[in-house]
Amino acid sequence: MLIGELSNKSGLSRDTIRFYEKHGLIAVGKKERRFNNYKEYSDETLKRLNTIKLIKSFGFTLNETLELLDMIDINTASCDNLEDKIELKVKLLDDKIKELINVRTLLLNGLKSCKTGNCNIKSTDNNCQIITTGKAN
Amino acid sequence: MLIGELSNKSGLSRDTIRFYEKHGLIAVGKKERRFNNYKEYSDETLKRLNTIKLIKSFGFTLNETLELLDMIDINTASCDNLEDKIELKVKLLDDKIKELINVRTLLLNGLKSCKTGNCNIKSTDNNCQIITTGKAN
DNA sequence: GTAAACCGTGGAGTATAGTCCACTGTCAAG
DNA sequence: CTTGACAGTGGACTATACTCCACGGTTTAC
Repeated sequence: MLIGELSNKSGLSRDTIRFYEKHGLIAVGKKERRFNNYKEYSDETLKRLNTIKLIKSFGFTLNETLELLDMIDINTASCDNLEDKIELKVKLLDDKIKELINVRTLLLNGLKSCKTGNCNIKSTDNNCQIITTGKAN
Repeated sequence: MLIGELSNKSGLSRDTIRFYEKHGLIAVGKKERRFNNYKEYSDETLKRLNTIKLIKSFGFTLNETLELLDMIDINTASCDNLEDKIELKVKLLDDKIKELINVRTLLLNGLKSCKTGNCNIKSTDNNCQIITTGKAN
């Protein structure tokens, strides 16, 4: 199939597909060209694009996705070999989640101080003291 | 003080300070130059850098930080005016946190399927079927 | 008097993941 | 035979937040 069809079937834009090609996530050999130089994509490529979408949905970056694809290609993407990568990813997610929850708490505490009058009470201007001084009064 | 001292006191690199200057987060008037064209930074600027660090630590982007600084400058960064911005930020954080937890669950479920043998049982190769087909067998 | 350490400016590069554009070639319909 | 919808390539641009570099001038120490 040509890139337009592949784009429709995969749900990825032509530009994205070409971007993935440029970065080695998918490949089109020189033999898979029509006489007019149009690229002929196989069902395998469509499958590969779906795999890429799946891996990306797990929060892996394109580089990590490329690594995983390489493992699949050389038939070493076994559960055992994936385990470490997955666990590392989960750890990173845990850290990120903790950090976001922390920031969320800080924001809400600041807002609460504002509302309960701990902010601005002794201020000569209108600005929230928490923002301008870093401290609730 | 010169930029080196400001850098030491603020904990921000010279490049970062200059970057902030370039983007209007801090300003040095033409009068605050020494005869040799070196910039003379005030304690106000140091305070401002600390404010920037504080706002950034709340998860605001530099653009948002710039907005908040502008509000402080025109004396309208009151608690009431900040409330909407803070609540919006908290909502965005909530969404992000939910998404990350969801991805985390997906990853761990995938791994679990692998380990309990739902993956690869009927496979003719070594690759994890969850990754290659998007489904646990 | 010269070398190190500092200051200034402008611009390029980093990572991420595309998106868009210009320019050109090809194919099918009317 | 020309118009529109495709196809190809290379390169620029987006956002974010710096970081680094080149090149030049200044100040300080020995």
